[in-house]
Amino acid sequence: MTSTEHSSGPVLPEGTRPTRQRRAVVTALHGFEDFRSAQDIHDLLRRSDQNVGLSTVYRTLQALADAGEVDLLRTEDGEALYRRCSATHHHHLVCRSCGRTVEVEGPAVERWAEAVAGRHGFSDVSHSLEIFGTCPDC
Amino acid sequence: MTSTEHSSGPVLPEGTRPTRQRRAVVTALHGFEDFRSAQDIHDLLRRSDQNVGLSTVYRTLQALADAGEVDLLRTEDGEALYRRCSATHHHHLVCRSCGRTVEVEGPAVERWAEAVAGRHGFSDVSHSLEIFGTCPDC
DNA sequence: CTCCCGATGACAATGATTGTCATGAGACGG
DNA sequence: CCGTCTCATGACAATCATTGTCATCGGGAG
Repeated sequence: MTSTEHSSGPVLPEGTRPTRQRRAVVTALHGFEDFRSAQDIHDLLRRSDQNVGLSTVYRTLQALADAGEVDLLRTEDGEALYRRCSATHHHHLVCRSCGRTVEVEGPAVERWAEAVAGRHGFSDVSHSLEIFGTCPDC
Repeated sequence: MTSTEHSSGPVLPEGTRPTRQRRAVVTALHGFEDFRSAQDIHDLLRRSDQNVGLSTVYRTLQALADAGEVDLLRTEDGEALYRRCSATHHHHLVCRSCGRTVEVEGPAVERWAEAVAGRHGFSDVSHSLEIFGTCPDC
């Protein structure tokens, strides 16, 4: 999809109640550009007097990730990090030292992954792709 | 494939002592094709009467991964999996339920990643790409 | 307004991974 | 072969992100 509007940010998934807590998490996601852990976001909320239980933060972030409303990536030591993202499917170019992140798209890669998986009879295909490097400022 | 010999398998990193335990881990890595967790490998050794402490298994696998002697990947829920790997750069198509793994190559993807990174001024580029799906047998 | 059912949160539980530290065993000079 | 020095080991505890539990809460349909 080549739509031009993709900066509305994360939205609560359908069929869920727009509670104070979920709104708070969604709002918090607008406060930063880089990837943060669930615990970071929990602290963030706590500091801005938004009291949201840690479990709820985890549940909300998972729901958002499942709905494709936020990006989820794993650090090298397996910790889950979240970040608001544009609506289209994309990957990330991440700076190893400063964490700066650039969203990149690669329709050809998507097709390639699908094709490779299909060729081997795999179904229900997903993929993860991150590019790491050192950004010009570092 | 530019190299015909790539089955020598993992080798103990330089500067480490070739102890019975480390040799056992390295040998165990030859016993399977798919990705296994450190705990799986620990069980494997235990069943073949090779008693190696769990900490040692973890330490050895980490050392091997650091030295590039084994592939390390993270499942979608963050668990670390290890596997001996061929010498050439490649990616993996992994079955979500049985763990069956197919090594795949994608020269085009490599070039794409390099190009994208370069376009944004990033240097010292690496990338991670895994494809997940359900294999025909599952 | 009331009731129902999903949502919440304090807390416990899980589970992979890492730290600790006393003991064990390679390597090497003598 | 022997002592010794140092790194490696392993049983165990500790950590820490994440998930489960369950009594309670509150959104919103009727």
